[in-house]
Amino acid sequence: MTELPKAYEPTVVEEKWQNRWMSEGCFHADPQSDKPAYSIVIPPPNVTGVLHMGHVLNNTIQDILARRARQEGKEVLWLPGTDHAGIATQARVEKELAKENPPRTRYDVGREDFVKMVWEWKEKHGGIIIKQLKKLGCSCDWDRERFTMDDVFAPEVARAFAELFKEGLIYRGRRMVNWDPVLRTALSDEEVIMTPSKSKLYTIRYKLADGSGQLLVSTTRPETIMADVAVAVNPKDPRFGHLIGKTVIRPLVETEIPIIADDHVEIDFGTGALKITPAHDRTDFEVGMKNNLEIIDILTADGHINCPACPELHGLDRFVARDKSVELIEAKGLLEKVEDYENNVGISQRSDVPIEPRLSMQWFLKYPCVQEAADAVANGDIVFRPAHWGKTYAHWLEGIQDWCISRQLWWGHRIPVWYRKDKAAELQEAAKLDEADAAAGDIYVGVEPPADPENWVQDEDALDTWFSSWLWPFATMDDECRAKFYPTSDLVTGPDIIFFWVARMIMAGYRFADGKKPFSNVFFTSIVRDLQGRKMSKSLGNSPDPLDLIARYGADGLRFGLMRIAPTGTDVKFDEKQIEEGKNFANKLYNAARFRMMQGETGTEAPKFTPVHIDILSKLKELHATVAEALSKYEFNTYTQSLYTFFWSEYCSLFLEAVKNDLREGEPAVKNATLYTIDTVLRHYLALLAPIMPHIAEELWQSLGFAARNNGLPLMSSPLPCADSLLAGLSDEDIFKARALSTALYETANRARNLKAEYNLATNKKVRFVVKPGTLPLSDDLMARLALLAGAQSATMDAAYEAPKGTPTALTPFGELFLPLDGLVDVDAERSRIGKELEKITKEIVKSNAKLSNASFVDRAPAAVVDQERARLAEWETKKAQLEAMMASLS
RNA sequence: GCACGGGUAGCUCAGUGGUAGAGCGGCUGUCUUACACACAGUUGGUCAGGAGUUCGAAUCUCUUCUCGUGUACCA
Repeated sequence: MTELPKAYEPTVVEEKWQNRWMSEGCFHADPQSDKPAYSIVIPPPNVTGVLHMGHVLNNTIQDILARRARQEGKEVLWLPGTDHAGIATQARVEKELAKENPPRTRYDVGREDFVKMVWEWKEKHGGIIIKQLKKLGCSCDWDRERFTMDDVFAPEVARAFAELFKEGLIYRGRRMVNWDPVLRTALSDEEVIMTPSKSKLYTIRYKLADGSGQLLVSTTRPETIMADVAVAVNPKDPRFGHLIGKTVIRPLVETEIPIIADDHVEIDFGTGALKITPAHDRTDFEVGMKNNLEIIDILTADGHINCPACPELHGLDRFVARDKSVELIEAKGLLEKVEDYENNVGISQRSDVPIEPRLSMQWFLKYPCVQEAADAVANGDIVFRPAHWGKTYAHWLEGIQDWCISRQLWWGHRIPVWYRKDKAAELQEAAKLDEADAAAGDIYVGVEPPADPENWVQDEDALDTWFSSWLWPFATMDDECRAKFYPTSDLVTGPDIIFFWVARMIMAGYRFADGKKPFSNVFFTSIVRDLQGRKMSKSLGNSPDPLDLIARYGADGLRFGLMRIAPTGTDVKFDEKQIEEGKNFANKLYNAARFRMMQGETGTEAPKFTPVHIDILSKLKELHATVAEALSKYEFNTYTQSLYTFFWSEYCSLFLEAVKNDLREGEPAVKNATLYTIDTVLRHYLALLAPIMPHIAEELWQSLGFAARNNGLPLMSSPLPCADSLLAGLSDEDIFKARALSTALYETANRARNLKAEYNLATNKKVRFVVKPGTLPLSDDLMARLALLAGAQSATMDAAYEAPKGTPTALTPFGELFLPLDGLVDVDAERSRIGKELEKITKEIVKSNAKLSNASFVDRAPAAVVDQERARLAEWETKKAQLEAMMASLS
């Protein structure tokens, strides 16, 4: 007998197999293979990132898909890598600089040296997450790991830029953008989060220049009054028609500004008059352009007031200046009122501060292939799961705006545009630059720097990180790889990046990869929340550390526990209890295998199968089908749940408990059948389990000797055992009969246990049962198993049994079941028990009768349903008669 | 405002027209020779409220409430 510890210890086992798989190249994808291809590209985590629960969910799903595809005989590429994450990574290194003594900024270091420092940081600390993904057991082809700024990827980014520029889709212009005053860079619309905020609405008196009165103007931003160039009213507003064309005095840095008419002003809102500040508001900018108004910019890049004409405010932070400006206005007696007000403020996703609408010179992209991208999802060429994300996607594409792709950062892909040195200053200020300027030879756009670099100056800006990520599915592959594995099969990602990444990848795919879609299916995962339903975040401290969870529960336990509760289509509330269950399940598996190992080899006699053997093998066959269907429909919780129920309930609690005696004292032929069945179930089951719990499946596969029987092939590299071979020699009728008998056995055993419990007999109390058989063909085999399952000394058939008065009994599928207690029954307690049961049954009978006497039910419901109801009623009535007889026998 | 997704047992979730389910938790027993990370039993639900369709509704329709997400915005 093998001596093994009683509890499963995942840590050592998991690391062992991760190393073995990698050293044996099990994850390697061969582009030369004849097998059909299956491919996934990982959503590249930030190179600064550490593993969080979202990654665990996401990558476990990908791993399940990849491992299952390998078992199905496909050549699998799961391509890993990391994203350079411009802002996050640059900020990370800037933080290090700030910690120095004396503290430094990137400007102190200079661009070239700073970028060098970031690379050094990346080499040293970056990519921790890759190691963490390995600990989770991810079967990525690690030899193909890519980085969005590596030598293979970076040129593709520049090439994409150059092509789109040439096509006229990329241009440079001075436009209103979302400006982050902390990071001092432009951001895309997607990086701005509109957040309801409590603020104040100030109503201010703008005096008419001719002294004939005043105009009340409401604003939330009094600190920008110095930049007002007009006040606008709606031309249809009867209150103000006569004022249009007059002028008012701007309350700060006093000067006359015109009252203009513009449809944009809502008559009903506030006072009906709107101050126009083109430099600091998007819609005001448009109004300004329409009316040819001046643009007065009074904010610096880092959000301070730049207005020497107003010395009280000049140099102040924008929020300090807000309060101060109100004081100034109040001092002038121009403040009408202040009200609490809730409005939406755009907050920078990156730095968490309110963004500033700011006029600046940036690069923009008109998205390519928008129509193809929209059609692909609409017509099912690319399938979204859950499908409702298609609506969100379509809606975004409909209202799509040009993408601001330039960032005032140093870490990232520098914009591959060079200006002719002698005209550089002039070109930098040009209102618009596009392919015409390149044709004229004034600017150069290309993957390689110009041949005579001394005559050129490169653009200072870097590209938005997503401008590289959108190329990920194909730019990560070389030609050979692409020929085999592109388009990829599945993409697994969170719905939070549907616009940032998914939509843009689809467009890039059609534009750059021979018009081919980048993937066929997109599976949007749930978002992992805490038990209060809050998103997990560092600042809330509600995000458990997956590595800690792995240390305590094992990677398999974590994977299984999380997948079991991850619903499709909604968010998942994370509960550590679930992970504990995953670990417990691993322990259950381990012990079930250990049990097998204690039994020794199968003998040579021809196995003799009994109903319970056939039953479990048939359920195993069903499990094959359930798993296949669940995975093909991406229903991972169904997959996980069916694995759990089969093993714990069907196999361990029912089957194993029913056959234990075969192993101890059964006749050799039955013992062989049992050992054969156990081995078959375990072998198939471990293969079905392997995609989600790869480590323990592999470990048990080895220790149970399945690998040895298969030329030492690890489970990882073995094809899925064929379900058709199960029960090959048996007819459907044989199987049906065996299952019916087994079901009856298990149900009878339950009743028997209930009886024992009702009479307060301990589970292990060795009682005897007598069965007065009904219609089922019972056998000694079944009776022996019943005794074992019910924890009884014996269970015997006796058609002529005369139960002593008051003998506990129950109606079972086997017939009448008696538990002779030799006069130990408390008659009163028994009577009350039976009374309660009778009450319950009578209610059911009344309900059932009512239903069956309803003519419309009998006429219109399907016959099968009506028959079912009749059978049910008959059963209740038999039981009732029996209970009444028992009751009578008690008195 | 508009759109989408939820609301089922104390908790986390299954369940898309035919007797309301699982796991955990609670409560009772049991260290029964694979597993106390276990076993056996048991307790928990007007399926958010209302109306409708139907012989029959957790399930389909409408509506209200409520939570969440996305999106558009007027200072």
